[in-house]
Amino acid sequence: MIKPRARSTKPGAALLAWYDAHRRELPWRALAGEAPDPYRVWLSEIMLQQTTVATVKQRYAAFLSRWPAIDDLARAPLDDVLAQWAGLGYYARARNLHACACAVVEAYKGRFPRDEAALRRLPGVGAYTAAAIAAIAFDQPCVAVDGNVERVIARLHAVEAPPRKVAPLIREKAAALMSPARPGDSVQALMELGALICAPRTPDCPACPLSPDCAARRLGAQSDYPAREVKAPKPKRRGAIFILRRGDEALLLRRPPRGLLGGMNAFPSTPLTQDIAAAEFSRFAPAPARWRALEAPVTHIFTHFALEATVFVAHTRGKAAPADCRWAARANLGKEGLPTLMRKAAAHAGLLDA
DNA sequence: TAGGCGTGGGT
DNA sequence: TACCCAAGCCT
Repeated sequence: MIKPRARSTKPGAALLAWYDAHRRELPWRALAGEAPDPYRVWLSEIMLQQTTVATVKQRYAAFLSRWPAIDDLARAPLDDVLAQWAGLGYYARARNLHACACAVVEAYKGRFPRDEAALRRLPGVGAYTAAAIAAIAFDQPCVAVDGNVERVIARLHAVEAPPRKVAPLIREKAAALMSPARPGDSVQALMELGALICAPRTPDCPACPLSPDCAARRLGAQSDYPAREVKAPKPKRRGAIFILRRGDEALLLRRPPRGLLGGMNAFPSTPLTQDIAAAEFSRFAPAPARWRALEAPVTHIFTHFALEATVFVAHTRGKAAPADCRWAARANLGKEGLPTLMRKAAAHAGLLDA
């Protein structure tokens, strides 16, 4: 039996001390001792949902510069927000971001509520984000459990079940590490530890302030935690994307209202959530024309399926756009806010740089 | 409640 | 190549 290494401070205090010494400076993070801006905290939390810090770093400044305060964002057309979001994925976030800004302006005069329950009712704000905003922006004793926290706690206590199956336990153990005097820093410290030290693949245990207390490390089994969820196999689907050109200056675009790529500009296509046999492609063309299939298909991996899309190109002289479609100037294609799959198709057809 | 919902980087 | 993973939310 290996005993925990003796220590003179409690784990929560050790965690905070580590955070004070090693915290990153991030564009959305207030400097030590400065008051955070709730709008910036909220904006960053939405962008960071299932998205890496490195990616958000590249995109956050442009958002903040374009819409420096929540009133600016609420006044902006939704289309502008979606175009600015293009390429970031999970586009419901952008629709909810705009809806949330409007809600805060209308219901709260542009000031975010401080209450976790009230935050939780805002569009796009779930259990994690509500707790994170309450703790980080308003220093309230709320426990925000994200993937980092799940991993840290699962290792610290050698939790055998997948974290989502034992959420109350994870939350309770995370709460035990919070310092009542500094809830916001405690929450960020847990996440920072998961991001910098207690990493998914190769945790840097010698540098970890919690290693004397870590059950997984005592077992020498850090990589066994957290327990993996069983996941469904990712199906492969085939489909077609139709790029209709009018003369040399216009392209046909449509906009799926919801669901996959909802709200985003797109070329007409087969229903991408279905596997369509090649023989059926022509049924889904947006207009009769001499459709020519490009040589190799475009491939794209979504969260829950892999797509192999044949890109068809045709020219038309017709002025009228088919139902649900519109003509967009080719010169503006780069500003239309195309999701990545559609950018790939456009690049494949020589209409955009890859 | 489990599945739908993007994307890019790492191994 | 084929996974895994990232400061999740919604229905």
